[in-house]
Amino acid sequence: MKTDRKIRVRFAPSPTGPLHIGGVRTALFNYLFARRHGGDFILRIEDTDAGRFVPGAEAYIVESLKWCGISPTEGLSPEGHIADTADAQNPHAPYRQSQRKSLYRQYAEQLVANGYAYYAFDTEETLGQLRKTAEAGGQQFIYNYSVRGQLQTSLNMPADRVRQRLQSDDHWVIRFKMPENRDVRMHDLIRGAVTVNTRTLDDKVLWKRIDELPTYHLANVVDDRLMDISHVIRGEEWLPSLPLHYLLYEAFGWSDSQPAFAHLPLLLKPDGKGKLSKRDGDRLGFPVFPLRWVAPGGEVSRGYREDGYFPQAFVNMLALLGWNPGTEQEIFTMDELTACFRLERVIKSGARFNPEKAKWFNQQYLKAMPDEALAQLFQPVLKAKNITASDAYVAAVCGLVKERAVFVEDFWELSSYFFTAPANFDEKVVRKYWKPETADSIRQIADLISHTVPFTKEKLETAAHEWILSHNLGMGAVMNALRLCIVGTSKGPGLFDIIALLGNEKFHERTGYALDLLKSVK
RNA sequence: GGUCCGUUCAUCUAAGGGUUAGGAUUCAAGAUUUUCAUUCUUGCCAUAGGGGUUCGAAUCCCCUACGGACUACCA
Repeated sequence: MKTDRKIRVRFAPSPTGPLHIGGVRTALFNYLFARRHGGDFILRIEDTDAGRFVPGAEAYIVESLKWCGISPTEGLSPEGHIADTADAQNPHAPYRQSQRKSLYRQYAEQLVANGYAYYAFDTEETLGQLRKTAEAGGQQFIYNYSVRGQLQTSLNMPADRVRQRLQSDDHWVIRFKMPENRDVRMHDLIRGAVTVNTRTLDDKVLWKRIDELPTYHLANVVDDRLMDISHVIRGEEWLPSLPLHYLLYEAFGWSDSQPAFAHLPLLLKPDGKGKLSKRDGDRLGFPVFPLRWVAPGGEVSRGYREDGYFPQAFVNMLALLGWNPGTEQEIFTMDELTACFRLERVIKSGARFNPEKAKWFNQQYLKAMPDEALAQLFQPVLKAKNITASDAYVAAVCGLVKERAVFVEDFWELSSYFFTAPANFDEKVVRKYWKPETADSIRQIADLISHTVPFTKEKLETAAHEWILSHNLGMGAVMNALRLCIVGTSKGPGLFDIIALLGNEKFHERTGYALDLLKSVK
């Protein structure tokens, strides 16, 4: 392989449903690799299976990448749709394989002409039957050198008969003629040398007459060649078909420009066995999709975006699943990820997905976010509750409670008392801190606080502390009781932060109300 | 079943023949604080098993076990 080749990678999902987080990670690694090497990152839609096409899936893929900040350099029109007309930005359009349909047949037939592939006329019923009888006998049916001689193929038919069948029949396919016994030596950027003998491989279908569409293998190799892809970075599930792809490049005579391959480890279930699936999310209560997805049948799957994750946190979490920079840094911006991403540092083994760590990442990002930015996110929540407050006030509230939150959605529960006075008081706290003599102390200290000028945190704090000390009262007892009056419970930020922000008037109202309500408590 | 890939604390991972096997998450304890949280400190916890090679192995080789992927006219 030439070393001076321009780096060009592609993310090539199939629009058969919502992109799941494993797919997002594959896209991310491709994107990081391309950016790090100043290369191109191409988005290509592999919709060669008309039967599995799901409406909306393509738009979902595009929107997911956009949300994550993973932007293709090629394959999207300026309006953000899959590019279907060529221009300077998208010279290889269209990028949807269904629209490249007419391209593939000639390549498949070239292979037939050169003896690397052949026409097969077996019906699906025949094959199903063959498979069934083989399995009944405890054998695995495998369509390769061992059976192709007995089947209806162009390999064992006179040429004019083949021509006739090609004309009259519209159910034939073109199959790759897998060599009988050859060690295919391959190289994977993550796993190193891999060798497979072709004996165990089958004669894969490359092209189908019925819908005139290629299968994945042909379309993939042809398009990667036509789009001048330098590195194929994809999931580990593709490793078993790597020998076929090597052989295909060889058969086309393209070995010299064959891309390098890297197979990424899979994402596994948080518990139990197997790879991460949609069901795990439902069962364990976390999203497996970046965005909310409503299936055509109406079934709803939750998404990271709708669950309140920041895209940066989500991407950061994903990046560290199966890769690490070798340092102890864990929080990365996209630019930092780009700067230190190395394919060689991708882990070989599957990574169990940990929803707890995902939350931790979000918390880190939330804590680091400026109060003003958080206020902008919190304001809509307040508006929905018919609460009007200034940006400055909301920002101050966010600043006080953000260390306790994982999501913006947590803010209301943590800070409601900044906006509405507590109507009732936490009984456990009342029992613990409201003693017969408490009301008297509260009345006095509330009076002192109300008359403190200026009404700032520092001033209030020193005044209150001095008063408590000089009256020989327990700091905990008075403070917690006072907090109870203002907040309604015993949790929250520094009490004088709260009081100062609330202001004298509200402070006065709340202590008055509390003293009135709690006067009967003994 | 067959083929291929993999295996370090519960989880994500570091240590490319020489370290008391390091960090992070979770969990537990303590300190701080008026409370909760944060923060800080500490603790618990791992090289799957067995053989080699070597002065020396988590690291190289072999076997076993376990896990995963693939085994469609799906991708």
